[in-house]
Amino acid sequence: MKMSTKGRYAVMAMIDIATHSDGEPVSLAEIAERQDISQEYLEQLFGKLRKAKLVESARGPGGGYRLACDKSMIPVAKIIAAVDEELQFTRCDGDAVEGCVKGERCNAHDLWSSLGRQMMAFLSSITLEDVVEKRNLALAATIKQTKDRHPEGQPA
Amino acid sequence: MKMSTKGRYAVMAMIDIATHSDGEPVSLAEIAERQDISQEYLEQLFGKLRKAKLVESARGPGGGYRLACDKSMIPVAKIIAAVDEELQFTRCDGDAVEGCVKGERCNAHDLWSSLGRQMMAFLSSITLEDVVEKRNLALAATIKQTKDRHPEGQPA
DNA sequence: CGAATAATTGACTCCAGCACTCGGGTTTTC
DNA sequence: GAAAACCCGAGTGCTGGAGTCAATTATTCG
Repeated sequence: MKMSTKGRYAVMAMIDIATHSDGEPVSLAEIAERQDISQEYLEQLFGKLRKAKLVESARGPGGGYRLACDKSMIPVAKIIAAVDEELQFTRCDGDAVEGCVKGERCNAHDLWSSLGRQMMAFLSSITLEDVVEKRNLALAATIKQTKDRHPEGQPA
Repeated sequence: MKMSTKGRYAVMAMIDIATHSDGEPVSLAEIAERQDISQEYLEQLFGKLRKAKLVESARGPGGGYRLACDKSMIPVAKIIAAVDEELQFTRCDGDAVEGCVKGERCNAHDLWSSLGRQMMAFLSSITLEDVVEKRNLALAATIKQTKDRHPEGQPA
């Protein structure tokens, strides 16, 4: 269970822009330097970010990228979705039953589907601004816990 | 962002056992048949599940596996952790700063870390019993939403 | 104008790790 | 002692992620 670097890098780059935006566009070279990501790789990612209308480009000297809208309007989920092929974990996610067993819904279907919704809700609730300001991140473990089962027993 | 089949299969198999347990151990052949997973692959997974003390084995004819403790005591998180190399998404997860930029905490560190905790909280709060009984899965999107920002605008 | 700067595009390579298979064991029951 | 199961370590194919490269177009500035 892991996230691709594409998603990670894209978010880092967007944060970078949001942080260093003083009206002027930010060039990929700057971002590459600050975030320690190869510029060529960034080019790939920003192609997608632009198509997703999350950034606007300005060519020529002094050019670069700037956010297409205010950072408070950009949920992290959109950044990741723009860049990452599949945000879903399992084929069980949507309505599709293809990934399931023998054409039927597998016994864990609801679990995965629920997990997917859970994550989407989280990533959608957090905007770029939140991350920059480091707000709303702490509320994390606020899910209604179902109680204190599984008492952390048996050590290896 | 995706989960490996290892984790998925392991959960499916555990559900299978929990569902068909009438005291007698359940053989891998049965599980393989019902869940449509190759028996050889299952053997691999159950090796790990056994080491993690989640199942007990019985050898010889009539043998198989049974849950090491009651299904209400087994959170899904443990099953996945037992079988999956890395449950973490990013190297930013724990305290380690290795994955971050130039030896410092990257600008998105708190985000990933928070996301990780979020998921762990979810998967830890749901037991095998819950999944079998299809309980507590619906409560998913119960995180405190930070409000109704990002108004779903711009269509592709 | 022309040179420098930067985005834009697309094709291409490399390789780790996943998903599985295979072939042998060993233990237990009947 | 034969069959039914678990047990275990190697080995394999290949997809997709991660990153590179080269060539092009657009823009600005002197």
